[in-house]
Amino acid sequence: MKNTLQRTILHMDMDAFFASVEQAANPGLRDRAIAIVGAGKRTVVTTASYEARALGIKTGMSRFEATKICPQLTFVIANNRKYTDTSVRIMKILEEFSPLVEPCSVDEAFLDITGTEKCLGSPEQIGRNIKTRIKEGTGLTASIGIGPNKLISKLASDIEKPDGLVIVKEEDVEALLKDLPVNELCGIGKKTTSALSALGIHTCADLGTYPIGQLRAHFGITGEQLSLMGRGIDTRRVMTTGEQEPVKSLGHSTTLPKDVSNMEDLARIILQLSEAVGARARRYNLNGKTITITIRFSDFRTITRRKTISTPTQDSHAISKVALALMDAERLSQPVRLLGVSISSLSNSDPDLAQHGQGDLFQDKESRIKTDKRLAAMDRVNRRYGSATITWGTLFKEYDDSGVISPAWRPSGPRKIDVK
DNA sequence: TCTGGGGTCCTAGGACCC
DNA sequence: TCTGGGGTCCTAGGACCC
Repeated sequence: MKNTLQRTILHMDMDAFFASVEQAANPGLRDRAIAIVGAGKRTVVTTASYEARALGIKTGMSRFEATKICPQLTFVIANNRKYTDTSVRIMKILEEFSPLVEPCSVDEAFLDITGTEKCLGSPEQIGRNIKTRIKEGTGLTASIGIGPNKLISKLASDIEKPDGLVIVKEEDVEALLKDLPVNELCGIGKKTTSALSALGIHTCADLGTYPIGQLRAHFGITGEQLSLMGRGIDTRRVMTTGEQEPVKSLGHSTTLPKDVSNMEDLARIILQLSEAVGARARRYNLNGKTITITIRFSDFRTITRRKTISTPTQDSHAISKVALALMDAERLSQPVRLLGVSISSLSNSDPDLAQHGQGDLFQDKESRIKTDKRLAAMDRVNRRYGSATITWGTLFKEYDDSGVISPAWRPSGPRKIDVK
């Protein structure tokens, strides 16, 4: 039935990407337990090599915790440029195999390879060829899953990791899902897993056969989605960068080297974050109507405060003005651990520019504007909090992007965040 | 001397309008 | 002479992903 809708989707997932890049570049790190971390003090493991994983090191662990578990662990400070350059090369390789490539993070992509048999061979052959080309081009291994949709191909790429190649045919989906724990599905996390568990739902088969009305009663719209997932149904298309929905929000946040109570210091950070957000908005010609600040306190309690303004803006000064007002309105009863500024309800006057990241061409003009805005922002905060609060020396010192690049980085478009 | 940073989507309540 | 009610915008928080 519905043969015309039958598709073949391939999911490519690099193995321990950041760690593997480092090991490939530095033979001294090969076969060793290494963890990629940021340069700052309060950093976490972004990627652990397979050797480190075998010793219990996991993504998200603090450096402190990782050292406790594994004193011999080698920490490598992230070299973002290396990872993004490698990512771009990998995505180019994928484009040799299908025009329909959807990069979904710095090290993952979906390919629609439907109907490629005639020129490129069977799905299995394509999978092998992609792995070979990536290995030749970068020295790295990738795991590949192939299935009738995104959900199943993503699942499949995880089955034989690292260096895996797993093909799941439509007729094998049911058997694959039968005893599979629900948390293996992309989109079902910790909370949903325990909520499902409370209903006696543990496997995908449990989920797929559970009365949909009851799922809807418990989870709302998500309940219907969950039911489909339990049955391995997923109708999402593979969308190239150009076809993707425009970006919906854009922001920066930073965990401070140590908790801060001083309002002048916090104001300075807000300014720096606002400038970073404004600069990126201008580069991609996006204007935001809603400005949100995030404050995480020393006890990890996190609040957001937002304000919608009448005229969408990409002006750092305008963004910082609203952000500072939002922060001022809060009674900060505890020291602050993290600050963030973001804009949303985005609009843009030139869709082509925003979509395809051609704003990079305007860098010269950009830096001129940047200087003006910096001056204006400095003036403003100095007026507000007393003169000499901010000087050229102090502005842009604390917020220096010393962290690890977000895995959500994209090769093009507004999510392409500058790296050094 | 615990616990990053970039996002998306959903929910729920209140204001406001007709 | 208690409780209309749908639609839209706004705010805050939380789950989840890489």
